[in-house]
Amino acid sequence: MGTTDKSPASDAEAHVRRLWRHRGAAPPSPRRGPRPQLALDAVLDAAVALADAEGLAGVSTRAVAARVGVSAMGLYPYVGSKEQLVALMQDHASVMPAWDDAGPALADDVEAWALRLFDLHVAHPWLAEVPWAQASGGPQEQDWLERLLAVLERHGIAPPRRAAVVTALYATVRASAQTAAAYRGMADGEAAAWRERAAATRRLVPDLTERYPRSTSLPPVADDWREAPREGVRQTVRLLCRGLEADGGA
Amino acid sequence: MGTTDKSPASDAEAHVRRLWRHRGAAPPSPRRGPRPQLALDAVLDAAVALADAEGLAGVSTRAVAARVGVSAMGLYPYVGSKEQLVALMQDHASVMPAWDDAGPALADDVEAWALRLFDLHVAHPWLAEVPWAQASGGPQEQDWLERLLAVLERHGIAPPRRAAVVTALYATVRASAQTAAAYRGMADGEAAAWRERAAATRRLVPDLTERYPRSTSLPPVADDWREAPREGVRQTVRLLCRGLEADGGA
DNA sequence: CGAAACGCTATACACTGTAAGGACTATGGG
DNA sequence: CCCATAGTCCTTACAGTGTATAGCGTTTCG
Repeated sequence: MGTTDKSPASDAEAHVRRLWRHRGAAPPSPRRGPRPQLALDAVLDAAVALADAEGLAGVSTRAVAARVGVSAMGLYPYVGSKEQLVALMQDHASVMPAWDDAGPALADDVEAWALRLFDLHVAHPWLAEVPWAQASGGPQEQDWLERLLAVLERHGIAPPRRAAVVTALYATVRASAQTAAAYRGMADGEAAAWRERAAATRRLVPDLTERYPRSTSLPPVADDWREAPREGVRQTVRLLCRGLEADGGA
Repeated sequence: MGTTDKSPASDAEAHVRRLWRHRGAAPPSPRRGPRPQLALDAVLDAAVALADAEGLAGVSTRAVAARVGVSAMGLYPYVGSKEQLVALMQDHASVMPAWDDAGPALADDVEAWALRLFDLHVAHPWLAEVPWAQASGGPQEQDWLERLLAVLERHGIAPPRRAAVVTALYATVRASAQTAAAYRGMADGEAAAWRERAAATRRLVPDLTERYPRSTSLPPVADDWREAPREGVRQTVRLLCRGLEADGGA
């Protein structure tokens, strides 16, 4: 019987082997047939570069195939499918840098983690485009999570209280990174369209400022707007940590 | 000269008119040509029902056109474009329910807001699929924001401290709703694929539990997992509010 | 040395959003 | 009143997507 069937089981297994190929899992393809003319890391480099430049929408199988000098279908032995490709891209782009913490204050350690994750998402804005639910499940993602859990543990946060903090932190970092990316793209015509809509709304809805006094009078993007999302992450971290320290263990 | 050009300005204007059609903005199309055989609200009802059933990916122009008994292109006079269609859908599905707050505790009022927004996102899981940055800009969205800001104001949270809380709350609610939706879809074959991947990872990466002791020993989804995301939202709200009350005004 | 498994290409299919052009219809200005 | 105009709605068509399939050529195993 053929050992290379396309059963969902072996498909999932091949994907996991590729994901964890640098952490002790052997990549698939038991030596047979012609030598692969590409390396998976090269493919992912190309795909990530493409996503950095044009967003996730610019990553089509044909586009990255062309970039590595291969026809569209030639990619499939390397990445399995489009969905698995973006999972591999996520992991490939999510390498966790090294830094010291073990400081006395919880807030400082959490802030260090959060700001580094934020910077990663700003460097690769498409990371926040891929839905929260379908995380890659790869090693780098696991590194980040484990690191945060270690910080919480070291500062004596009880296990049942950790989940909420983890969710809040990931969610806030991702959302802030997305607005930062939106700010960054404000030079394009995209900004003009946005301003156009805002102006039209004010023009066409007469009682807008009376009906929404608070939301329409929000600071209309101050001078330091480029740094605002990053600063927002810092504030949220401090808020959360202050909340954690406010009660002993409820 | 023709007044109905496709200039970006009038395109944006038509879109805003449609978005705010129930709040004093006149919808486009000054009486000319044959009477429209559809109502925009009917179109949006169909589109929202489709998204509820099959997710945002199931919403194609042809699919919703077929559902309202019209050819694919027949939709365009009503919705403008696909992007504008999903903006209209967002707003159409985001009607804010009525409830009383004005309680003495900040946490209770914020929790009421957050849980209602959470329930909305659980009822329409695709709401969390549409990227954070491209909010609809519609009236219902504005309602939600204004309401939260009113709560914060009434409890004396200073304006510069509001932005971070707002971001954290929206982000957490959306993320929690997405995991809730993922749990909900756990009966399908999607769950089997997920379990398959997890099993493969444990099998193929030998030192997984030693390398990631904390993240691999997380509670493997307890009995009350259906309610876990909602409970997580409540915990996060209390955490944030405790943090807000812990300092007078830093 | 076959033969089976693989890398890679080319072709093809179903599906997407929407541009283009035509048939028909109600309305505004003359 | 009449007709140009601005609408709705149709069919057709195009560029682009992910990927199934078939074939060719190459490498390694039995």
